[in-house]
This record gives sequence, C-alpha cells and structure tokens, in this order.
Amino acid sequence: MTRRRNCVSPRGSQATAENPMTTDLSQNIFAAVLKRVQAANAALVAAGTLPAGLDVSRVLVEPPRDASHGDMATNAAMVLAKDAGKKPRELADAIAAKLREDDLFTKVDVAGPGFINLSLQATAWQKALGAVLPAGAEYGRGTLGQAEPVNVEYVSANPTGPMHVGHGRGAVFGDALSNLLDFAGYAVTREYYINDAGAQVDVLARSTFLRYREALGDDVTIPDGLYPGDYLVPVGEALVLEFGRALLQKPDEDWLPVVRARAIDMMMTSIREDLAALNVSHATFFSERSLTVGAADQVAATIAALRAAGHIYQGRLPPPKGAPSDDYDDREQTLFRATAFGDDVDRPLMKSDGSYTYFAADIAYHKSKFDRGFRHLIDVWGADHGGYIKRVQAAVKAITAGAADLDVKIVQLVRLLRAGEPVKMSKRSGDFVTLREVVDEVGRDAVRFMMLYRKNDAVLDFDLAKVIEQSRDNPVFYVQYAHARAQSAFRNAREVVPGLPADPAARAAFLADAPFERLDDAGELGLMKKIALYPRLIEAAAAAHEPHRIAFYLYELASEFHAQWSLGKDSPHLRFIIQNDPRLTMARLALIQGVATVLASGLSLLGVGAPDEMR
RNA sequence: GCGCCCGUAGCUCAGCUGGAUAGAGCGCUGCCCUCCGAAGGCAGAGGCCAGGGGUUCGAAUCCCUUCGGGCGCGCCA
Repeated sequence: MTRRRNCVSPRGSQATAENPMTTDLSQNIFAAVLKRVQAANAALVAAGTLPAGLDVSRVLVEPPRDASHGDMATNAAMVLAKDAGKKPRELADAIAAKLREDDLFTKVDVAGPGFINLSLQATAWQKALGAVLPAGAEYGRGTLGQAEPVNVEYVSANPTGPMHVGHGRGAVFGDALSNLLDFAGYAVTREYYINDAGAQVDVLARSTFLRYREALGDDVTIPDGLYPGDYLVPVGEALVLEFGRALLQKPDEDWLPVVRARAIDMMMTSIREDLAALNVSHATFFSERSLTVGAADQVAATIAALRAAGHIYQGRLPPPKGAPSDDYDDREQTLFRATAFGDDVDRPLMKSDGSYTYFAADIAYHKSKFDRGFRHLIDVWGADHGGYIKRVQAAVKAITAGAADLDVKIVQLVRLLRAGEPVKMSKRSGDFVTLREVVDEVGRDAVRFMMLYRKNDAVLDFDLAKVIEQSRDNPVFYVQYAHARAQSAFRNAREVVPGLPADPAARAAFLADAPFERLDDAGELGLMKKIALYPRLIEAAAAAHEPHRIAFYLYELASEFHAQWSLGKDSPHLRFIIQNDPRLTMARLALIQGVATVLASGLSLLGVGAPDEMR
C-alpha cells in the first residue's frame, strides 16, 4: 500500500544473486561478489562460527560512497551480528578472513562499525569490460522481471482537446519506465485508457456541434462550460464534409452520439500524432465506453461481484469537508467499502441520475487488466489525481483478493519557462501552449531527457531556452556530446589502427583481443567500474520504477568520460589515441566502446537519440 | 478540518529503499587550448539535510509532532 515501495520485487540485487544465470563475473559483478560473500557466510556456518538458518536477505554488496574505501562494501557483518549473537566487528573479521582466501580480492578491510571493504584486482574490471563489447546493446539486460507480465497505463489524456506539457511528462515517463521494465526482463504492455464515456465527451460533442454550425455559416459564440478552443474548428468542418446540413434538423439525441464519436475519433488521432512526435506509442487503447456498451455491462458485473463479496452497501456519506458545496444532497447511495482496504472513506459507485461514477468504471477497467492476466499494474497519473490513489488501490485489492499489486506513479506539474520567465498560459480562452508546440520548438530529445532528469513526483521547471543550450548546464547536450565525442575518437583512430570497423558490432569483435590489461590508469579503471555498475543500476531503477536514475547515471558517466578525455591535454600518454602504439590504442578504444555502448543503451531506454556527431 | 506529495549549499536538484567524512550543476574565486571535439577539464569557498522528539550498532532516508509550500476532498474525469 505504501506508494514508495516497489510493487514488483523489493529484493534488489540479491534477487539475482541466487540466480545462477546471472552470477557470471562479467554480467553483474556486484551480484557475483554478493554470491562470494554469501559463500563465505555459508563456510562460517559450516565451521560453526555462524548459526544455521540466518536471514541473509538484507546482506548487500554496494559501491562505497567514498572510492578510497575500495571498490565495494558489504554490510554482511552488521546485518548478521545480532542474530549470530556476535559483535559486528568481530564477525566482520571472520568473514573478511574467509574472503581473503579468494584471490579475486586484492584487499579486504574491516572498517567503521563493521563494513567489509573489498578491492578487486584490475583484471576483474578488465574482464567486465571485455564482456560489454560482445554484448553490445544487450549489455545490462536483466532477469529481474522473470518475463512476468506488467501493465503500464500512461497518458490516458481525455480526448477532449490537445495534449499539454503535463500530459507529455506522463507520456515520456510511462514510455521510459516501460522501456526500463522491458530491459529488466518484464513482459510489458503499454496501455492507454480512453475516457470516452461520461459527461466530458458529451460536452465535447456539443462544443463540436457549434463548430459544425459555424462551418455552415452560423454566427456562434461558445458559452461557458463548453470547450472554446479552435482545435474543434476542423472537426466541425469535417462533419460538414461528411453530413452536409443533415445534422441540423435532427434532435439532440440523434446527432449527439454521431458527433461525439467523430470528435473522439479525431481527437484521438491528433493525440496519437502528438505522441508519435515524442516517439511514444501504446500497444493497447482501452475504451471506457466499451465497458458498458456491447455484449455485457462489465461495470455492472464488477459491482455485482463486489456486492457478492460483501464489499458494497447502501448508505450515506458525511458531507465533504473543505470547500463547501451548496448542491450537496444528502442521500442514500451505493457505496464501495473502500475503508476495509485502506481508504479513508467509502466511495460512491452510482450518481444520483443512476449512471455509474467514473470510479465504478475504473474498477471494472482495472478488473479487466487483472482478467487479462496482469498481476503487476502500474498507473501513471497527473498530480491532480493524487487523492484518487487510495481508492483505486483499495478497489484492486478487493477485486483481485490481493493477488495483484498496483503502483501509482504521480507525475508532478511542469512549469514552462523561457529564460527563467514563466510562459503565459490562459486556459480560459482555450489558448494554452500545447505539447506539440514545445516538441516542435526544442525537439524530441530535449523534451524527453529533461522530463526524465527529475524524479517523477517533483515539480519540473522546463526552460525552453536552456534545453537547447549547448553547455554542461544542459544535461541533454552534455550526455549526447559524450557519445559524439566517443564516435569522433573512432573516426580519428583509423590512422593508428587501420581496419578499425565503423560498424559497432564489427568494431566490438575487432577490439575483442585488445590488451585490456594495459588499461591501468586510475581514470580508466574508474570508467570500467562505472560501466560495470550499469546492470545493477538497471535492476534497481526497474525495481523502484524510477527511470530518472538512468538519466543521472548517464550524466555521471559522461562526466567521467569527459574528465578522462581532458587528462590527455596535460598528459599525452593518457590520450585514447597513441600514435606509435596501436595495441594500447586498441585497448583504450575498447574502453571508449564500452562507454559508448552504455551511453547508447541508457539513452535508448530514455528514448533519446545517441548522435554520432553534433557539429 | 482531513488525506497525499514536497522541504538537502545563494539558485536548480541527486542521494542507489537504513550505512562510513551528505554529492553534482549553475553562480562565485583561481587555473588549463601548438596536437584525440575547450560545446571540454582541474582546484577552492559554500551545509544545524526546515525545527523538535523517537526507533537502533547506525537516520537526509523509518515513526510521531510543529512550521512552511503544492495537490485533492460525494452526484467531474
């Protein structure tokens, strides 16, 4: 129920540690080392130093905050000390002694309250790099998901108008999260819920009808309560082309369904085009209307099922607090016992006119996801829907008997700025900055990266001027520049390494027998370690449903690469291309290839391009 | 009034689900281009992690509370 908790697998890297498929040193080096730590623990159990049956699930191997502590640190002693009835430092000494028998480690120290700091021999990192090259774009792909189906619902913007920037953030976030989960081994379905039922789309229909009359020559004014935006003008014109004046004579109940269907259709087409401009696409578009029209009323069936399970009753609710509404009418109604599943109040399912509430349809919709086989559900919503989370999670619990989990990710507001000044937006006149306008102005890559370079639940300042700036201050540029720089090195290296292939896969094969052992500079080792961190990062980001971690990681990797590059200015022997040493150059090109591979991989998960040059 | 989110360097933000001396960018100060892309790099100054209590070997992180900001609060979606 707690939102911050990942609903898929909370186990993190220890999950794969027990999976023999991923314990190879070259795939996820942290998981491999964790396995060795656990082996050391097991040896101590066998020797009688540790009792059997300890809970080792909290034992972690992680990169230390301070590089001077070594390459990795494990908390094993501190976690196990209590259950083992030993002092952390004492136990740490015992574990450390075991680990020292493993020649993978060059240094095993006990530090602080009982950390065991580990330093790995350079060949371990060199081997890790050696594994990156042949894996190519597959490097970092994980098995966390175990091919389990996950449904990610995102965007789901009402088909009543063009998408704004906030929708865009949800679209980019959902898309990147889907990419990430896919890469982490889940079977992801990307879904869009079309709110094509209810009062809003009737308002759309009436608004469109006015534009239709306008297109036929009537002088119309759009009254309050209808959509004033001129995006409906072409819809009205299309209706004229299709129906001529025929709709004018018909009563409301005849033209409204027709106009509504056409308007929704055209709005959805437009939304899909805008999403395509952002490189976002969904596998499934699920119509709310389809729940109640056609063969069976799924909303009624869902309510019936809940009623049979005893989760529904007739009753009254206290009047809403806060902003007092004068049209409050105290009445007995059909209520879902949401409080039994963690919500604050019970929730109505029927409006006073007898139709379903939006919530009722939403329960049926989520039941549909469950019925289609999904046990892991993720919804991406705008900030204004935050108050809706508990009731839907309650409903999912009730309707699946706890067999499914729903994580709701809230994307916060986007504030559009231009050089620090807020961009004026007037929603009242229907004249607001659309997502499409922003994408057209600054480009897809900039929009996507900036929207992911922030936690989803933090408000985002999006500065139209800054995102096209070419400087370190603009992370989009900075990361792409690192990739372009890497490609530049490959181009320039052909003089020293004749026959260096331009194609990445061919180049990876060509560089496979490079003398990796000559990559022994501190900066080079640092880059190799950073690259080796990538599979672990993917797993953690996927488990937490936090794609922004990829963006920050890429920025750090780019930064280390730029730094190493610049070392060559003062220290020519550290340049990547060494004129009279083709073998060393090959090894360093292999390192660049590793960097470029991870940059390209991460950028592709974010849906951002990895350009070969930016001149 | 209640619920949820947020509060970390002057500014904008990370902080790997509880780990060691809290990190980046911008801005500020001082440096590095005859040669792999200076659209870059190096160094320095800058912190009571909003305040207070608690949990434990250990808290920016978890719990309680106060303050401050945002969102929401039956018959909209």
